[in-house]
Amino acid sequence: MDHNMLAEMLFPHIQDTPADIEARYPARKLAEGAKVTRFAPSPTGFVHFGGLFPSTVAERLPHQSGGVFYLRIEDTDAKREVEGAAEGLIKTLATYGIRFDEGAILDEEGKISDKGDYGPYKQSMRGPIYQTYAKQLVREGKAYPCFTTEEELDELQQVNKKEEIKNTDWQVEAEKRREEMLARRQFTMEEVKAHLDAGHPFVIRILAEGDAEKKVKFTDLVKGALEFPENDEDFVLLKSDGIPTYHFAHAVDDHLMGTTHVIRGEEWLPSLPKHVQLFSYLGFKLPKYMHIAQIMRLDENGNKKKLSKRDMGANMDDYTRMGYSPEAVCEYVMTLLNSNYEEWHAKNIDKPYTDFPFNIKKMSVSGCLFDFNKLDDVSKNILSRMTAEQVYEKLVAWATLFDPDFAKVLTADREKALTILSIGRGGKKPRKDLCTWADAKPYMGFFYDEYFEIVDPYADFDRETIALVMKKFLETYDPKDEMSAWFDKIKAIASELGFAADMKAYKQNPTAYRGNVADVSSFIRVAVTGKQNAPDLYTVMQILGEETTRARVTKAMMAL
RNA sequence: GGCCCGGUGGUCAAGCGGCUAAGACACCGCCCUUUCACGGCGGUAACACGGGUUCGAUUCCCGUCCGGGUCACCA
Repeated sequence: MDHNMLAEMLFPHIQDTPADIEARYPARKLAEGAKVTRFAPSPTGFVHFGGLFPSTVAERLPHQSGGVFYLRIEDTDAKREVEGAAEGLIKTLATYGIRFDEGAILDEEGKISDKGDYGPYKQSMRGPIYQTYAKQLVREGKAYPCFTTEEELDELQQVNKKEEIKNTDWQVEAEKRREEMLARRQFTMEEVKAHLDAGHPFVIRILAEGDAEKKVKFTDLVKGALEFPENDEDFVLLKSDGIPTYHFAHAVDDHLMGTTHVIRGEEWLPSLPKHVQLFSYLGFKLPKYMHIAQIMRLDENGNKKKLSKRDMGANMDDYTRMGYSPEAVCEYVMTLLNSNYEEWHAKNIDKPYTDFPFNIKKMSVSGCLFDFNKLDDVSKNILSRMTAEQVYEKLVAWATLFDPDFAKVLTADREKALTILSIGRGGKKPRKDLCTWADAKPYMGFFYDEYFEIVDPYADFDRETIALVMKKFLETYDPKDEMSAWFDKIKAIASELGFAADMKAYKQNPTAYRGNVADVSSFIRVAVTGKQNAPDLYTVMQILGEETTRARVTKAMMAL
């Protein structure tokens, strides 16, 4: 077999040699220790939580080491490509602080264009490059054409049809298929020529010389020492449309683009032997690998499952819609990524998470469950530490998109909104009322007549007493009172009507009273805020002003 | 089924041969308190199982079990 001639027959249009290409992709000039990573999505949908996870790592590492973080679009499967998906991915990533130095990024007009010297960064644009290397492998007898059609393959592969897995004798089937495929390595020039002349499509397969009985040793930066059987599968390098499979594109691109660390989900672990073999065939230096544990969710049987699209909480845009601020999501991701993040954060409370020295060694080896409780806690803390202005701006931005009416109310009187949002804010122990922006309206809506309504019932007392409390309140209420004077008046009303003004006294002998001052307060609170629970009533009244306060109490009293 | 990865409380997790097995979230209780929120204090709750190795295993080795992933001209 003349491999040179075979290569020419298969790739007559490729005249470059690998050396020509190498010359166009010189090694990057970076400082010692600088890491080069990439995020390489296929444009088939939105970013989901499982994708944000590794991409956060991929962003941190180079940006912490003076390296380069680039975006490569793996659009090698035209069938699955979704219009506009790539643009969407980039935008979503950007809101979560994932920004690229290089690659297929958005220009001013919001269109994808290349930035950097190692492009093109869309794999569909790199056909000739892959073909050059494929041709070289054919020339060296390390790859060969395969004319077996997809239909024929389907028949051989019945084993892999998911539903039949349990009923099929895998061992036998797999062996049969393997022999069948191995037989197709044998061909003559004449046969190839006949196929080519007839215009039959072909794929290029690697000629795998691995021995599954032997093991390849390997060290993953997060998983540690690993051992796999050598690859003995003639996997496809180039599809019949001349576009590479993931495996081949990974080897060629990460080599040419100078990736130092390949960061990807652990579902790639099983194909590692293929990649090791490929890099070796191609004479490329193997990059360092980091296989990141997957985020899991609980299925209906209580078992963990890989979090995938469609799952609740998968689509990052859902978090935006739910009103989670990106900072909260990022911080939550950090707590999952590095177990010592929280400890660091406690000591560096005002520093952004980007100041945290991310450490590969601290990464978890096993997959974790997505925990909304934890996210909520992180989120509350972040929101509670923001200034009223920050909260206002972000809240308005969110409401403008998802609750325009509320946005109008908020912007109609900025000062009022700021005053409300300032309640219990600042200082060492701020209130934590807000977890998402969507919590704002239920929390503060009652301050606005547009949203005010009595939603909680009055305590279980006779209506006359409640009305009497309100009447007396109206008689004594003076907005100029200091807080203590104001509350003394409430206490006085309580005593007058047989309620305990002093909680300690009440607790010692509850039967001696009709109730206590807390009950009395709650009558007024419900009248003024519509709710049993609200921030400090005195403060609320100060914000509402005398007129509104009196109007609400009067109305409530009349309604009883 | 083969191959691979993993297995400390409900969740995230410290631990890296000797500890009463941290901490955070959640949950429960108490305190503070006119409600809520905040805060303080306390509590329930874990090394999957069985063999080794060792003076001593959560930690090292093997097996079992359980969970996950993967076995395409998808990535």
